[in-house]
Amino acid sequence: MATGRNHRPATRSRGIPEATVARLPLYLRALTALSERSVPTVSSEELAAAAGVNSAKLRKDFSYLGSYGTRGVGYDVEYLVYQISRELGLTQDWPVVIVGIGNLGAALANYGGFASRGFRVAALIDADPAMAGKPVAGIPVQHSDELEKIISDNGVSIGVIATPAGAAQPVCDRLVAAGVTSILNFAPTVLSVPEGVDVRKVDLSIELQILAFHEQRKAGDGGEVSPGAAPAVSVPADGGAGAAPAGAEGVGRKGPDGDMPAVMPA
Amino acid sequence: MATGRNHRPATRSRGIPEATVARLPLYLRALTALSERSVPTVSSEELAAAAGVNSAKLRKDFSYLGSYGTRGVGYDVEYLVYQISRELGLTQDWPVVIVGIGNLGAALANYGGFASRGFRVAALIDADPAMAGKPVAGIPVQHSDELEKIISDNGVSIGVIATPAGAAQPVCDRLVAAGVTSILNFAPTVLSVPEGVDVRKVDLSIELQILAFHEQRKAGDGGEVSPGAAPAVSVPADGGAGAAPAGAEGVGRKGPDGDMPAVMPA
DNA sequence: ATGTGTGAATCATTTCACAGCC
DNA sequence: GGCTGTGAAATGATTCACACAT
Repeated sequence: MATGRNHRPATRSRGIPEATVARLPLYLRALTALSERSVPTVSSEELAAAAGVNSAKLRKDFSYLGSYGTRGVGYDVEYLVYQISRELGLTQDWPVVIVGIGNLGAALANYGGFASRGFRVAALIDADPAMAGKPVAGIPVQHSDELEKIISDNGVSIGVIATPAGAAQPVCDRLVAAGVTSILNFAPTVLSVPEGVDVRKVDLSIELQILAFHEQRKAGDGGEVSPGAAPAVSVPADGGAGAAPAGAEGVGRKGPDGDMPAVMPA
Repeated sequence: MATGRNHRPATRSRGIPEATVARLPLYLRALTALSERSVPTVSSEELAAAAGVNSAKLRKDFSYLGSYGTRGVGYDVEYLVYQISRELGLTQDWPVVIVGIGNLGAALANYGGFASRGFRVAALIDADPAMAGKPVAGIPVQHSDELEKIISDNGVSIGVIATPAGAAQPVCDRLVAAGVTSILNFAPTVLSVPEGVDVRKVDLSIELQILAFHEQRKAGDGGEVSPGAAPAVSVPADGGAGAAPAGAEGVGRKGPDGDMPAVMPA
């Protein structure tokens, strides 16, 4: 209270909550869609609906960025797009390398969402010599021997690992040694990295297992919940992904001798 | 803790925190690895390290399941594997359908992690007639006209959407109408579903954007650092939990706060 | 009027620290 | 002695509700 005069809202965005950061891309996507339809302004209510969150949360999130918006009116779409992009660091270009060009790596390389934002696929790298030179998504695959040189020549700081689980840690080590400080890991392994390196993990099977848990609950576990069929559990609308740093998962286990699960043959 | 006394560990555990549920697959994976190496018991400390979390959290998590474990000794690996599997609903078989067999859908179909745990790919569905009959991961792709029949014939309750964004909502609607109550969505769209249907989202570009946010922060001080040079990134913000888990990272200095364009709302 | 911005309240999760059992 | 199990404290995130700017 007693805000006194406020010339500068809180330009000093010290420590934006992790949960908020995780939602910014969601807002950005919704805003981009509005922008394409030339919508000039939105209210927190409308934008929240488009992003799948509730308006109070959205307003609180924006307040951490410094509160751009006009009381009684709403938010200027273009301006917000810019502010959020800047906050996320998308006004600059981020060259990324994708290591492990199997189906998943190829899917990532082809994924339009990368290029459309500040990301640029600087190189595709695979350990299989047979892949070398073969173009995927218009980019020739390079052999992993070149990894260090590629990272260094392109000033890459973000790496995506889409290799089989067994190759993930060695690849990670090389990426980090070459200068990469942020890694998006699709392999079902817990990567260990030195201080200062950020790792985010996307694990397909972990998500399915979480769904199975809820699914099981719906089917009624002969206890308290009615064994019927639709005991309204959990609200769907929300983005879900949330801030959960979720971890690795995978479980694979094929042979008794440590054959690893394969995300992709690489 | 609402638990109070505990006579019946298992069935009694209603309301496991969502954050805990999200970590169970992680523990399960670590335990499975131990099981393969025939390790009979583990301490919370060891298991936590393998899963990339801290031991207090792990013990608290297990306490929600009913606390299997022996003081002064640790946890019986096999027993825990079973209990967690059961809690997650993995002791039963979950037929899943994957809709949208592009690179991503193919990667998912080939993903070993599915089959190895209670999940079974019951069918691959694609809207492209040219794909029909073509085998992917040994399973023939079926045309989407068959969607409803497939869901119903196989008793599928979990669906995976790997279609382009534009097709996601219509596919979702059909899945739900046909009886699917849990959806794993890879398309970059907010799906709207009726009450009682669970949706989890995996979004590749959102993860990258979150990384970019943190990456930007690291480059705080004197401008861009050339990766080729000296990465010497710094100050450990907090020793914290051993093996760096994904997620929060030390903040460090406030980054740039540019105010480039002069676009202003109102 | 209208809808943002934000303290304060509520709810969830993590961490601490130690009692209790092996 | 060692290690689990768990109240209690601390921290973090969400929701409420309303003052206030436009």
